[in-house]
Amino acid sequence: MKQDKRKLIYDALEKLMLTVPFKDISVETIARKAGVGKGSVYYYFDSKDEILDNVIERSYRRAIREYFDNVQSESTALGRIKQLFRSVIKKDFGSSRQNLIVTLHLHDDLVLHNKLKAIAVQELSPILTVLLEQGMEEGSLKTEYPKESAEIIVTVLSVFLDNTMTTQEKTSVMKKLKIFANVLETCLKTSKGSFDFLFDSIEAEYV
Amino acid sequence: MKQDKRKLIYDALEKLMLTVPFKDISVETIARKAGVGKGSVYYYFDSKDEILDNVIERSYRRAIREYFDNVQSESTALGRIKQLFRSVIKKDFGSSRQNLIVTLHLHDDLVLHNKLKAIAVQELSPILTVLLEQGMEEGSLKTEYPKESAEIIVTVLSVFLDNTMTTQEKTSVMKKLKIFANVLETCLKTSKGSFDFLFDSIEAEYV
DNA sequence: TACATTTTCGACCGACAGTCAAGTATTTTT
DNA sequence: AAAAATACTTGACTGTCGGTCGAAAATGTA
Repeated sequence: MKQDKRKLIYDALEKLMLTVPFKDISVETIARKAGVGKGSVYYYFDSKDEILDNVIERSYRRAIREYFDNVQSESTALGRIKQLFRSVIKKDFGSSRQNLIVTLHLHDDLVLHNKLKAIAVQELSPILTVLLEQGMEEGSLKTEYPKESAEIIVTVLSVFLDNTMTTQEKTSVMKKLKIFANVLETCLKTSKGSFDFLFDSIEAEYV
Repeated sequence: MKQDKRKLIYDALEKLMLTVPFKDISVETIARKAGVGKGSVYYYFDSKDEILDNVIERSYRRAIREYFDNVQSESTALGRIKQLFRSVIKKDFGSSRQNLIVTLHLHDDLVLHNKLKAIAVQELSPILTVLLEQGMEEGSLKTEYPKESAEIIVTVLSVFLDNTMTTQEKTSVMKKLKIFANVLETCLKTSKGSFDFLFDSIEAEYV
């Protein structure tokens, strides 16, 4: 079946990316790892980038599934936002399957980071938009444009994860996260400390 | 003299980039335009990217010079921040020499955008840091960490300029700029409307 | 079996960043 | 002024890699 072969190929890329950055993996290598010829790769995908898209989209879909599996434990919008964030950055999911998103953000690879950001916005911001709207109904937060706010939040966090984490000193990173948590609070007019989970989680996982 | 030849080469690249995106310009082409052999390019630069760095750094230095030439007309920190921002995004400088920064942000080129962001942070955030500190002394704004705040502001604006402008609809862009101006106001605790110049300027120049 | 369609494959192509050896020009040394 | 050393110039060449292509094998269909 056509889907199976496609899966074979992006599974191979995913495995390779656990140890080698995308930019250093050739299509030839992906093909060999998948046990098919290079030509077949191009039979199932239009470009090398399209294979990567599949890997990243699946990672986000896994994180999102993890989120929906746990969301009922939180009833407030803020609690759910926290849950969503946790699902995205936690190191692994239940079955000890590691969360690629975290790993990939540590790679040194422009194309990859750009895709991570684009796909994060595409996959996460609709969910966050709904949560912001829920928060407005609850009265726990306020924003004029939930859709745009959600996109901004996801974009900025994504940029944070790649650019800031890898190259800068811990203290600077923590200061920036504090600023960002503060920005969210004041802008969404939530109660003080609502977004402290941001730097708590990141400190625990990364720093 | 060694500096002259280097200049010859990145001048050539700059001219080419007015019409062709960096990623579509080969080192061979740069060499031809500069009137030297390809080997010479690699005698004066270690890599193709290093030539680009020079072009972008010079663009920012020009914008910064423009800023310092005009800064005395504004005495308040907020006025100067506005001036700095204007200098960076204005379409051209006095002698009708166009501002490359604006042009380059419209290119569709990952590597280029990444460099623009990196060099913007490197060149602009020290200046903005000083202005934030001045604002704190004046009492016109408040921030716990001026250095980190400055970096965040420059980074976010830079991401805005590439990602948002090119791909999205006007209304969405304007909403995001409003949010961002609002974020700055609430976070720096400035008076209402202090950053309206952001979307005024951008609307005038781009949208 | 005969024919059509789908899938597989790796040799090949073109593009391009970067290297290198062999030269030429310029400066320094004697 | 000659010789030696150094600085600069060059384009053919290399290696790599994303993507193409056409021929063949596998599968489906009658």
